[in-house]
Amino acid sequence: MVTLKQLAKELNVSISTVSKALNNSEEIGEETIKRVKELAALYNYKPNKVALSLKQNKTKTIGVIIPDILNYFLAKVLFGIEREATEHGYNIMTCISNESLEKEISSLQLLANGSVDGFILAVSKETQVKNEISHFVKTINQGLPIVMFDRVANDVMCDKVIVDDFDATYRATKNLVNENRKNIAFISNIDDLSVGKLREKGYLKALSEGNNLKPVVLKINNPEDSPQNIKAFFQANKTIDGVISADSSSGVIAINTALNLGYRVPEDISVIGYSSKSVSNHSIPRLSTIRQHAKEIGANAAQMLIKRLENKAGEADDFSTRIIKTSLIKSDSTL
Amino acid sequence: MVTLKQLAKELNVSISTVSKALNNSEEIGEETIKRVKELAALYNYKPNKVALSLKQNKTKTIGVIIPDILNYFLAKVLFGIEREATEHGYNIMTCISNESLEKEISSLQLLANGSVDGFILAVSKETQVKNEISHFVKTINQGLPIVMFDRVANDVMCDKVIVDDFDATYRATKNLVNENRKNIAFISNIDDLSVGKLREKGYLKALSEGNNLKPVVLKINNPEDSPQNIKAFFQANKTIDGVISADSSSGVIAINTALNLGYRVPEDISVIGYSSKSVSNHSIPRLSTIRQHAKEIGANAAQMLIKRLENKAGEADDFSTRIIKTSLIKSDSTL
DNA sequence: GTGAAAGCGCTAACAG
DNA sequence: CTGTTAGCGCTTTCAC
Repeated sequence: MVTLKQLAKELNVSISTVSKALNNSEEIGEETIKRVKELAALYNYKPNKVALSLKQNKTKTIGVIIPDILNYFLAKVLFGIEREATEHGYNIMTCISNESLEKEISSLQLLANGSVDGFILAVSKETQVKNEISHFVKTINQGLPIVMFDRVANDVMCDKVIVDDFDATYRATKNLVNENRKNIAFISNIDDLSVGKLREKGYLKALSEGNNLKPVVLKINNPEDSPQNIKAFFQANKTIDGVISADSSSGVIAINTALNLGYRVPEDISVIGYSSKSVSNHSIPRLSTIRQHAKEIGANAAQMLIKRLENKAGEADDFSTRIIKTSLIKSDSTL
Repeated sequence: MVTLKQLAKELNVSISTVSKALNNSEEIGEETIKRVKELAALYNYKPNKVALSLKQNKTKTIGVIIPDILNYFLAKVLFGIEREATEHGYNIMTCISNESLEKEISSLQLLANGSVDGFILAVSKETQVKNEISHFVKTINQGLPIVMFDRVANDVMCDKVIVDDFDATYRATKNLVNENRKNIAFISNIDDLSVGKLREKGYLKALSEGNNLKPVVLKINNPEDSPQNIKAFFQANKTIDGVISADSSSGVIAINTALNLGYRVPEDISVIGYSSKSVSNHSIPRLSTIRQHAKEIGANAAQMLIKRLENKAGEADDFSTRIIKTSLIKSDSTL
């Protein structure tokens, strides 16, 4: 990499002249500016990012901590973050916490040494189960703002972007109730997560408002066992005529299992899930889904963080929570 | 963040003493080392990463450019890269090229300003179609090594990690031939990619060795149309009794479509695809798959890059290509 | 055993 | 209009 020093030497001017010329300073003569810029272009000069970061005490880099990159929803949020960040001239450093509290802490510490200006993260499963928040608080006290999305720690004072999980599941369940379904089941492999619990609550609320509707709930511990668990569940509860799936795969698996057992979908069983568009293609009929607008969630999180980073004034504790509304997309697995 | 300067001041010693003490220098007295370390621990001192990078002229950061983060295979490779990098004390900066040449170039340039020590990437679709490689060569000439994985540019001299696409598809097809299938189809929505072409070649080779077997190929341009396209394809080719799918979703969609049309799987139609374990759960019977060991691919790529970065000597052009062998996992969609 | 000083690449206040 | 200087945080050589 060419440095200012080298350009200065070759041009027989001082380093600061070169620097100013490249930054279009008023102080420098037109002719000099031209000469400097030409040489810089020739050598493909680019200011050293590290030196700039050191000088200006900010890195224009965002640390992103994702619990699971193989989760389609989380990956899509990352996509949204990356795009928004790039648009604003920020890079992202990605760490994967693997749903582990320890990795989450170490990732936070690893990047809190000047590598990044702030964090965007979704809380790991273990962290939620243990209800641990001190590492977040510590990071914020060090002066590094955090924006949490989807799975948030309520007790941490920071900006947040969440989904209307409760309402969305409530409305989806209502939808099945209105189809006159009498035995609506709830299937989830994310019972440990805050969002999983919210979704279950939405389901329960809708049932409680129905006419003598009883909850039937299947909680799957290991997603790999979903097909077997769901099959056994259907066999043990033969009158199920509706399914709300809280995670990204149980919905299509429920449809395929129902078909396999000889039910007609949606005539005999109606299904709504939280899958993405592409996964909803994995069953015939296509799964009716609750779309979370993951990219928007990511974009909003990035916007909030960048705004905070660039507003020196806004250091106040005026933290806000944005709720990104889901959409219920009815395909062919509902009436 | 606490700095050496602040510690030095508080301890009434010089900055260099503090620095040496923290690095366990022989030069410093035991007593001093102890005092320094205690205060450092108290203030949770961490050396500023940016300053270190500037001083040592390396960032311990790897730039990763992924064409599509929503592709399960690519996301899994990223996972492998992240894990391996973290283990070796490296961070990763992730850019998503979105299959666009322009974004790929800008990502490369953006990070080639001292932000990263080297790159790991899979070539974007547009780049492969246009067969453009100058931006890679330029980056390498700037002194930033590149490791390519999966979709590689053959003409670029660099380390590579690839999958045995040709062989794997050849063997999978042979498998169906040995089941005595007479009309084996090939379905792909990745015809643009180098790996897509290799897979097709493997399929064609296996057929050519069979007894009067004729290729039947469906190329899908827009993955969103897969269900309709595959259905129409089956209806137009009623004697299909075997399917090789080159991408990550056509396999399960083919099974679901076949069932929907009244075929039995695997009795009437046998299917093998390139899906991941979780997607293979999206059909009953489960899809028999060719597993690519994405995490290993990522880990290998990271190892190769880090080795090159840390071997000052190995600047030679002794570039190597590692081939990660796939495994054929027979589930229930084959005999 | 400890400290002063230089330097990584850059910007900016201040001199000239 | 251009140059000198200091300093961001750190390591390291060289004096003391």
